[in-house]
Amino acid sequence: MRRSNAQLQSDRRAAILDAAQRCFSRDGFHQTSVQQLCLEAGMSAGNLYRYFPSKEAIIAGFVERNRAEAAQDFATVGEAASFFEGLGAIAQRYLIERPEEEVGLCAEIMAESRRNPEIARLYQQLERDVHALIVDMLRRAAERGEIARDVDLDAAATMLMVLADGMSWRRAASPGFDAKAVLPHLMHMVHSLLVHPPDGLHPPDGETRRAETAA
Amino acid sequence: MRRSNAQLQSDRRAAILDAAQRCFSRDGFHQTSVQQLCLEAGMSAGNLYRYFPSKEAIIAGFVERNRAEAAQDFATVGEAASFFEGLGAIAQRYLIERPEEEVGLCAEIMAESRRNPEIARLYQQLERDVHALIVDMLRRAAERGEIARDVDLDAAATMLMVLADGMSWRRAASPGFDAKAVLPHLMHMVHSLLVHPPDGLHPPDGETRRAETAA
DNA sequence: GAAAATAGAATGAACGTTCATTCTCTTGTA
DNA sequence: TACAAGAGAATGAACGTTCATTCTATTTTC
Repeated sequence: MRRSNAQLQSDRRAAILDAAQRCFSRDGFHQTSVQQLCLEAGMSAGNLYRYFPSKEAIIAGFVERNRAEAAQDFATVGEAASFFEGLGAIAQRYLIERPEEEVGLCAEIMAESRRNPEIARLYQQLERDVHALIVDMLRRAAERGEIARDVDLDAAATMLMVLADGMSWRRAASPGFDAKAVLPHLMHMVHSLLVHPPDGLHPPDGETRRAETAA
Repeated sequence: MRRSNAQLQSDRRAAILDAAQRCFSRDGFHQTSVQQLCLEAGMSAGNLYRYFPSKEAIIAGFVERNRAEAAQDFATVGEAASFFEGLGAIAQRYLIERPEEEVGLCAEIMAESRRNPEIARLYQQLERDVHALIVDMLRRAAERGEIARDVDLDAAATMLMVLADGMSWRRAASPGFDAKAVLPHLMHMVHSLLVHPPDGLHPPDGETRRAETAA
């Protein structure tokens, strides 16, 4: 008697997600029809529904896959020799080298999470995970003296995520954006955030120090 | 013979855009049906089509309205006494006080511009306009000596937009995000970007200067 | 009373999903 | 080894619904 093949199931699910990534990133979730998706995946509609209970479940499938990948990336890349070296590698990987398609899909997920509660739940969990990973990374760096000891770890991690989001969006939305060119400026800002952080919570002494120091 | 009432036309268009803003921000472009839109606007479908030739034209209508508003905001707020004061006011206005609904709509527009060529065209024009306004603002500040004279105006303006995008997205996507709390950190980074910019284009001297200075 | 303004039913295409059916493989039995 | 039984894998047409848009009739306003 024939038995259910677990490997095949998993392969098919992955293949569907791959096809969906191409479709969704190109056309968006709600403008991609299930028929288009089937065409891209080389599979009939009926069969596709054997692997995912609904179109929405495919969307949710991404967020979970992305989470697994992000966690692994941080774990491996975070093992660099020095903190800023590791950070640079992550930046290179996530802000420069990540393919257009993934950036687009990420944009799509974020937009979707604003209105779909299930996606929102998954996406926010991913965010919390990434935030925790960054805080850990910063804590280790602070303990080793590579960044200031009085850095507000939580706020700093949030700022790094703000920067990453901003870079992603610029890449996704404006074709002329040269991520590589602005990266040094970004790293400069990050450096000042982590190595020379603002004292306490009051804003930096904007008016007193003037531009004479540079030039 | 009765003549078409231009004022009424303009009012109706504005009312439709207002209703659409609520709908689109809540449900997204493609999950908002024309019927829902009519309900929200208190208007029949047939009548709505007298004011916009298609649903897509309504989406496009936003980007143009936003552009007009952004330009005006920059023009008026940019007239502050000092540069950092003006920048703070813009940040307060755009990153903290902007209503959730507008942030959501902006997210929607950005996502849509990735795949709809007409929206992309309009959105990228808006971006270029804003970029030019920021560069002007920075140039005036550099001339007055409020920021370093050797700042790469173009890259700095781009970085400010990256930061703004990042903040907007964090607001839109994660409900626990406290924009007000991270703003001082952001301003600190901006200060270092503009007042103590990186020398030339090589990355900051990450490893040499250590955290001993702070603590 | 004529045209602008509005309403609401009508239209056909496209959607996500289901279902009866067929194909393909594994396995128990002779 | 040969083969039929049986179940997983896959198909693609069909379903009811919803969509953006158009058409026709009615009301309002000058």
